Amino acid sequence: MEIRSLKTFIQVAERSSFTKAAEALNYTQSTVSSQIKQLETELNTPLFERINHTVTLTQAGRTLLAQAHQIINLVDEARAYSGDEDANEAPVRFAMAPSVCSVMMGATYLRFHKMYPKVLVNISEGDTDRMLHMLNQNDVDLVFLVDRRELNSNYVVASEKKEAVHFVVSKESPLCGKKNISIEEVLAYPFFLSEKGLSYRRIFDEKLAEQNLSVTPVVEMGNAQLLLELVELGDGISLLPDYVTRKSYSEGKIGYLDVKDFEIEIWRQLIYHKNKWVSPAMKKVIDYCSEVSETVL
Amino acid sequence: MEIRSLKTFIQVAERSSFTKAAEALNYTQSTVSSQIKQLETELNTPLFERINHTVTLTQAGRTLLAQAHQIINLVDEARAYSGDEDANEAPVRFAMAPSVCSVMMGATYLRFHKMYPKVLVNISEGDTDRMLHMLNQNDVDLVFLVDRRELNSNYVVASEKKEAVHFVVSKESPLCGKKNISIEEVLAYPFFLSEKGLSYRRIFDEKLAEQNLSVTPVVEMGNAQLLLELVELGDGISLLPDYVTRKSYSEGKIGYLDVKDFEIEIWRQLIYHKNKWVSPAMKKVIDYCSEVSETVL
DNA sequence: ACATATCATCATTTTTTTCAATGGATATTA
DNA sequence: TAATATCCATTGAAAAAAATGATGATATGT
Repeated sequence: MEIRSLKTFIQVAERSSFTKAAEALNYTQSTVSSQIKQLETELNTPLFERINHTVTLTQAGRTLLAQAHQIINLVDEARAYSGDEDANEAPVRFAMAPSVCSVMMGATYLRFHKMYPKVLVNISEGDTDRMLHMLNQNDVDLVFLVDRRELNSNYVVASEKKEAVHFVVSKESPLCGKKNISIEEVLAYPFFLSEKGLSYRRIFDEKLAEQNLSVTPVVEMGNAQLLLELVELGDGISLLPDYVTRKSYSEGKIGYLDVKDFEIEIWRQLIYHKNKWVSPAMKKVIDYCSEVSETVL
Repeated sequence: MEIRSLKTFIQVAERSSFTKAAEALNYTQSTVSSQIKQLETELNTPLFERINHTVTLTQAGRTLLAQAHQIINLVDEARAYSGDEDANEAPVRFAMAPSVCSVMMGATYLRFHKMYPKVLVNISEGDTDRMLHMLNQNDVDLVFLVDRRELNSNYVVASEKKEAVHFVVSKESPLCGKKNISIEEVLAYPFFLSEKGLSYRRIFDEKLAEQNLSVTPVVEMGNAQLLLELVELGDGISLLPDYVTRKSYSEGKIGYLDVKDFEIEIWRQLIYHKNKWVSPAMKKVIDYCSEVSETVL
């Protein structure tokens, strides 16, 4: 039993005529004839009585007519519904690097929620490897990562931005305002850093390793905002990307260190898997994040 | 959108795998692939995300899955239902000659109703021509007619029985018991006959016409039972088939006339149109009437 | 009786579906 | 890390199904 035959059946039933049904459907009469016969064979019962020149539904036909209408209605609904954006509102599963998360998950997110109250966002955090793995497993739709720029070609980069990473200290720190300090000198001070393996912490470690150096922080944690607060109040050094420190810096709460021959830059990248279908909701998230990434962050 | 594709779609969705779905459906994997693609093209949206080796429903796919289930359920129901006798209980539209009707529509019908309480019967009466026309127009399913035997080949004769037609008089009639009376002599008496054109009345008229005779009844009516009662109580003659008079005759309430060279025979025939689909209900009616026609009537 | 309209049937053409084989990409295992 | 498995997409050929066009049988209406 196929939809095509059912549609034909309905036409014949409604017009009490094979010929008229054929005209209505742009078929040949013989096509209608054989489609009905096919149905009758499958159901093993006549659907019409052809007596002289009148075509009348049998009782089985009458039963099928009602059912056919229901079926066709559902099919039409399915066809119409699938294109409907509102119907396709699935939450966007969004993973972010912890530092981005701590910055985004305040006023920025609330503004987005006000703009698109119906778009739901699931947020998880993680390091770069874990987030990429989640993309590969389709456990997550979208990732906002902070790392080196290089990515294999499995991912679409929706937007990216280069960020400087600064050594930050409190205003009271003896290092505050100094220029051209050597990295060795800086390493003598206590460090407050993000966890090993996390984005710029890893980049930092690798860069140190190139010079056969290493660092042992006194505090390790993922939350960039808390690290910043620690720096503000304490006497340690942290290494944080510009978008985290910018505000505090301009408010004069912290100072930057200018370390000689030691520049770190990272990329904030909003990416998704190349085979991903971008749902309307996901599109909204991407657009918003890209804009925020350019202007606010 | 066809049922076939929807079934495939459901399999893929439930197994999260094109290959597994193909195995389950005894298709090739490429067949599954193209059927899904066909659906996606028609709905203009991806239904699955193929990311690495995982197949996941998109939101549109999730929506369609629910709808596809509904559709398939309805289709299965339609398939199962059509063979169901109970579901196909349409009333049997039954036309009878008035004389048969007046005999059948008593205990005989009640007995039938007791046997098959679910079979509904619509009864109408009419003369032979009108009843045949009703069969041709499919206004009626089954006809019990009383007439000459000849019928064109458009009809199936489910059962038939030859019946004698007797001249009947009351026990008190001077004619009662007489033998070998001439038709002319009989015609001098008052007649109670069925309406002009009705079965044996017409045959009677035609037979008279052959001998250039005619009759003008004092009472004309279709109801054979009432005619019989009139004869019993009055002094007229009627012409009634054996199945109407038998009982009264054997109870000694009426007498037959033996008219010289004047034999009338008719056929009771249960017929339907050759293109008719015989529903289960109709079959029951036919079987019952045939049996009754052989034994009781 | 003839023209017209009906549905069924059949041979033929056209379209669709299915298959088998292959390729590209990824994951698994040794 | 290399060999192997498995996955889905693609392609071209084969098979199946659907649609057509012509014809036939039958009934209707003029």
